[in-house]
Amino acid sequence: MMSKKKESLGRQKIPMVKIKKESHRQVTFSKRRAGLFKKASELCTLCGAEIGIIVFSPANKPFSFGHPSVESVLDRYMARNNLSLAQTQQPQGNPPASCELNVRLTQIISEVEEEKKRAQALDEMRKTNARRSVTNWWEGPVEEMNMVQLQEMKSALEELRKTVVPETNTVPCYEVKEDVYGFLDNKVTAPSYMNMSSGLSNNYSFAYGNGYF
Amino acid sequence: MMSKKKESLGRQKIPMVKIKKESHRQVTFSKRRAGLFKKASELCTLCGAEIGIIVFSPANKPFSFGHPSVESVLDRYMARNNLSLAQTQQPQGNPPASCELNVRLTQIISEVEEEKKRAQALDEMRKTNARRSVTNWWEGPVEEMNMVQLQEMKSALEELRKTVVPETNTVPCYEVKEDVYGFLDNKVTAPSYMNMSSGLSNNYSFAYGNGYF
DNA sequence: AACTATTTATAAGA
DNA sequence: TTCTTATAAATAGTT
Repeated sequence: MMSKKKESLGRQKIPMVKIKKESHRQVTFSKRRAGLFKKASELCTLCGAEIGIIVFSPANKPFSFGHPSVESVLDRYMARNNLSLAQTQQPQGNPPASCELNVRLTQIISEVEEEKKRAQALDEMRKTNARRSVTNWWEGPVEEMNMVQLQEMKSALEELRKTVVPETNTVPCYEVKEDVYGFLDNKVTAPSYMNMSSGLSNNYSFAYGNGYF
Repeated sequence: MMSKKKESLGRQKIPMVKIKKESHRQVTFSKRRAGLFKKASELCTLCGAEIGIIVFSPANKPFSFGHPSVESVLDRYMARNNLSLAQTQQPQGNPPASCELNVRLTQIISEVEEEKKRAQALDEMRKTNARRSVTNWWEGPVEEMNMVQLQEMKSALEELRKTVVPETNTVPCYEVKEDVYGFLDNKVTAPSYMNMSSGLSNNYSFAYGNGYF
C-alpha cells in the first residue's frame, strides 16, 4: 500500500484557442511541430506521398519538412497551378492557355467543397436543435461551435468592428485583401473541426484536387 | 452475461513501410491526410503559426492546406530563400482557353449554385428557429474585439507590405536574420523516426531555424 | 528533457 | 464512403 499517488494528471483537454502564455505557447509549438512533421513523414512512407510543409513560428522562425525535398514539391505545385510565384521556376516562356481558367477552376472546386460542408453542418445543427429543444448553441463554449456558427459569429464581429473602429478605412488595401481572405463573403474554407474560436480574422484555406485521389 | 465479444480488434499497430494493397493505401492516405491537416490547423490556432502544406497523393493528385493561405506562406518562404523571385510577373498573351476546361467549369459552377441553394434553405430554417432567443453573444466584452482587430490588421498589413514593396530584394522586415537553415549545424533535430524504414530512395529533408523558436 | 494520465488519431471491420 | 470499436499514438500538465 502506498500511495504513489498520481504523479500527474496526465493529458488534459485544452480549448482550441490561442495559448496566451508565451512560454507555454512555445513549448506547445515545439511539441506539435515535431508531431506534425512526424505525421507527414509517416504519410510519405506508408502511402508514397510527396509532401512539403512550411511553418512559421509565432516568432517568424521558419521550419520546413520535405519529401523528397521542399523545393521539388513546391515546384510541382507551382507548375500545376501556374502561380505567379512559379514564374521564375519556369524559364520557358510558354504560358499555358488555360492558366486563368485553371485558377478559377481551383477556386470553384473548393467552393463546392465548402458549400457541401456548410450544408452538412447546417443539417447537423438542425438535428441537434431538434433533439434538445431547450438549449441554444450560442450558450455553449466557443470551442464547441461548428463552422457555420462561427461564420455567423464572424459576420457579427465584422459588423461590430465597423462600429467600434471606423477609422479602419485608413488602410487602403484592406478591403481588397479581404477578398483574398474571404472575410466578407460567407466563404469559409475550413472544415468543421477547424473551429478557430479566436482567430476569426484569418482563414484556413484548403485546395483540393478533383477528389479522385 | 455474455460475451458481446470484441466487435473489432480496434486499432492495430502497423509497420512503417509502404502499404502494398492499393485500396488500403488509399484509405489510409485519406484518413491521414485529413489528420495531418487537422493537426496543422490546431497548430495555427493554438500557437499563431502560419503554415503551408502541399501533398501529392501516390496518384499525383495535389492537396494543400494553408493559413492564412498557401500562397502567402510560400511567398514568405521563397522571399527568404530565393531573392530573385518577386520580380517577374506573369507574361501576358494567353491564348483562348480550352473548350474542355470551359465545359468542366460550367458544370462545376452549376454545382456550386445548387449547393448554395441547399445551404441557404437550411440556414433559413435554422434562423427561424433561433429567432426567439433573447440574448445575443455579441453583447459581451469588447476586449476580445481588439484582439481580433489586431490580428486582422496584422494580416492585412503583411499582405499590404508585399504588395507595396514587391521588388525590394532586401530582407523583409520580419526576418531577424538567421537564415542559415541549420542543415549543417549539429542541432540534432531530426528524431529517430526520420530514418525512413522503408526502402524509399528519397530523403526527408528538414530545415530549421536556429532553434530559438 | 522525462514522465504518465488522458485525449486524440486511426486500423480494422461492418 | 461512413460509422463503430478497440487500441496505438500524441501530448498537457508536472517534475
